[in-house]
Amino acid sequence: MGADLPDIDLHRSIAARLAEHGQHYTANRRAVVDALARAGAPITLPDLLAVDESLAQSSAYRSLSVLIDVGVVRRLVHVGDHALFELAEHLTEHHHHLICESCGTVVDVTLPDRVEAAMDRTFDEVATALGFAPLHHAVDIYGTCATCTP
Amino acid sequence: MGADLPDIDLHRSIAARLAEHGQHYTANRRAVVDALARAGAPITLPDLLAVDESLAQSSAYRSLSVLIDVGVVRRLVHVGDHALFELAEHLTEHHHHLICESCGTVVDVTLPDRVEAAMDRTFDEVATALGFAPLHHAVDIYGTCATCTP
DNA sequence: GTTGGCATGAGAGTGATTCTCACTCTAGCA
DNA sequence: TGCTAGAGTGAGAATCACTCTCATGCCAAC
Repeated sequence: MGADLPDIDLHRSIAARLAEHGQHYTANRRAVVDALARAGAPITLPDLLAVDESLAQSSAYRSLSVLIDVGVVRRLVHVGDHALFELAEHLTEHHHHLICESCGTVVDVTLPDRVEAAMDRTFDEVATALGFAPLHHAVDIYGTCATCTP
Repeated sequence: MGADLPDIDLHRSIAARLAEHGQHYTANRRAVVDALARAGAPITLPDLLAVDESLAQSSAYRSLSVLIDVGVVRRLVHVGDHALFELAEHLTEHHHHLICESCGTVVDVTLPDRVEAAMDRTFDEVATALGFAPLHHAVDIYGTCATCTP
């Protein structure tokens, strides 16, 4: 995914979201979004800078933090010393992560609706029983990817 | 949990695990394990040092890294600037995490066996389809805890 | 063209974590 | 008991991902 997305809609939707929060969709923020969309999977900040060499580190971090604040980007902190960044789910689709314990690669994966619904019901029950108001969930499946399996 | 555990077994099991890897179960490592067991939930390093004030920061970090290497301790990096540490599942029981997005509190939660089995089956299918050999999974349920809900 | 306000980016600063190194402890041996 | 080798310890220095600062750039509205 990523390259095949209706990019116009993507950018329009993000611009609207930023506007709601009194923020502008500047060239720098757009470049960050473009890089994330082009990657099509969670990537680190060094990777992001490699995808678009015109980005400055400090500005990339700042743009990401603005985009995270308005809910356009999600920050993952599973593994390794760098955080991973990806576009938020409302811009892509609800998905989870397959993480290679050997090389750290992260791949998106979607589960059948039936399973998601069942999980949601269960999570609601157990969370409520413990006094939590559940909002969303994340599933990480750890294993070994194809290239790391001998 | 924690205080009610059969501590003797816990320590014997950890000593054995360390021995397998050519490591000793030293007083410092035991103190770290004790602090984690006493906490009964994932805690940060500063919390660990607060639980047992005789621990030195650098030694605590090193002991944790040894314990993580041999699979006795697990490191979580959900939220905030400090990592969270907890005893590995084979010493406690298979569980997941309920995370308060407001205050960062993390609480253990177990799911019904039926649900775990169903998830395992699904995860196996989708992971295998993408060339992954799945080993284990983690579910994080994000929401608001009782004290943060108005 | 000027003014005000936000965005940018280079570099300094911050802080969690890791590394270094001198010291201590322990096991094994005679 | 004394000796030695090796591993463990802890105080402080070093590292490095990330954030903050501040001088400059850009743009919209008069």
